[in-house]
Amino acid sequence: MSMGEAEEGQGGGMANSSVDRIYEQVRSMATEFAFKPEERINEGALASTLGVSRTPLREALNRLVAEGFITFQTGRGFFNRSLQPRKVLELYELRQAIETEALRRAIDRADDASIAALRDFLLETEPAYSAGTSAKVLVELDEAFHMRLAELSQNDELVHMLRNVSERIRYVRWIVLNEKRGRTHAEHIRILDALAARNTDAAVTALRDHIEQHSEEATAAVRIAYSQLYVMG
Amino acid sequence: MSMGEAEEGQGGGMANSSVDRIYEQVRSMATEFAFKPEERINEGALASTLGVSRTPLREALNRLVAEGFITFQTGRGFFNRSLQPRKVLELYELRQAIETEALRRAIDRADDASIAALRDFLLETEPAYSAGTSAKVLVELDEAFHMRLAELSQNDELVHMLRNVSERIRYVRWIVLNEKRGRTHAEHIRILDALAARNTDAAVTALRDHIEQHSEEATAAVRIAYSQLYVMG
DNA sequence: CGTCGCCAAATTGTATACAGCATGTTATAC
DNA sequence: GTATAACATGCTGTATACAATTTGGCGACG
Repeated sequence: MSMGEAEEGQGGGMANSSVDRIYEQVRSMATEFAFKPEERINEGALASTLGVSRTPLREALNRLVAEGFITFQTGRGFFNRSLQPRKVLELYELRQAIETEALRRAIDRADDASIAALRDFLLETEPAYSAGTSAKVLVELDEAFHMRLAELSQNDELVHMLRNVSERIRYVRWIVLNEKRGRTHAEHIRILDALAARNTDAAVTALRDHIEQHSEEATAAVRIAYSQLYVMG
Repeated sequence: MSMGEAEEGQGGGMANSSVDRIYEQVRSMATEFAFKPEERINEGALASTLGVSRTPLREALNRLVAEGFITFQTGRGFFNRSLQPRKVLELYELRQAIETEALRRAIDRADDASIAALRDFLLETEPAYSAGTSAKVLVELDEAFHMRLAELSQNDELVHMLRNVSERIRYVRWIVLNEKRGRTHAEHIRILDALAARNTDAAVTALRDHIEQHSEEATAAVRIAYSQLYVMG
């Protein structure tokens, strides 16, 4: 059946079981809405596409249900999550909760060197924000900044949760961020300055406003998302 | 409006399939540390104990991994999560993030009647806090208050996440809350008063302090937890 | 003593089989 | 032409089988 592929090597977070591989692949598909919103996922078809049986596929799908990427109805199967303005706004609020808390902790715990390193990252990547960079790369940079900021909290639970939320709103962010290029970077700088000055109120307010502004565009973005998915897709 | 009644989704208490039943059972076991911290979970043994085959059991276990109740290592199987002071503190911080955000939203969105209803709930259950109630019931009441408070945010993601975090720290809360009987109730009242007055700063500060105080006891509680699990258990 | 290697038993990883619902279709009655 | 009932089909839910891997023990050897 499966011929042994000799690639393993414990170290760096590689996972070589079927379930892990499948899990990553399907999560990507769900993130990019390769399945349309609320579309039913046919286990048999997907399994053979991915070259595995239904057993490991269903295990991966169950993980994704628990993480909010897809939904499940007994007897009917798995469906891609919906894409509704209300749900997106809820996720933006959750993101606000996590990021502002992480920032508070970062102000207490991050050392100056780590903060400086993040500033360097921001300065190095600034050109990409103004030039004609693709939306995909833009979101990657934006996410990287927010993840690294959250990591300064030294709280793995907050980081893990933020990663989850970020992926679930990534599709919308591709649209929102496209408009806001210049501003985004300036706001990131402002947040980091307040953090470096250990000014809790200024930092939290700046971050809160930053996310809030983007979330206000989310509703409009959802509409664009639908047209991309159904017209152009 | 009878909504959400005929659905089978994860929200309600109804669970039709094997996986759902098993999932609930194993989640309870993991919550109460029926498996010791970091203990390996033997699929075959657990499956026959629960009267099902390994297939639906593994699906349930995969959900629990994604929710943080247990962990997984390829080739070695599933393990109960660890119980370390550091991890518990991280969860308390996550809880703070979620609850304070929910409270902010509640101040904007909850109507007076809903707030009054929650106050009634608090007043009705006050006797239980002073009398010689069991720790288990005490935590139930405490969790119920915090969940209902979060629901006033009208944000299902926040509510869902809080439910997850609450279950993961429930075991420690059984210990922490046992000491703090009287104070807990008084602090709940204070939070609710500030909410009713739509005073964001006072409400958020009161809630933040409330959780912070409990989290400070978490470290000591973990030590007690271990002695309960290994000596008395 | 310690540790290295090898074999046996236990355990996990995945495929497959099949029973039981769910869904869609056709036939029939009004 | 609409509605309903019976049927056919496809899909999901779970058990089981077996391959692949890990684990634990035991004896040989340094």
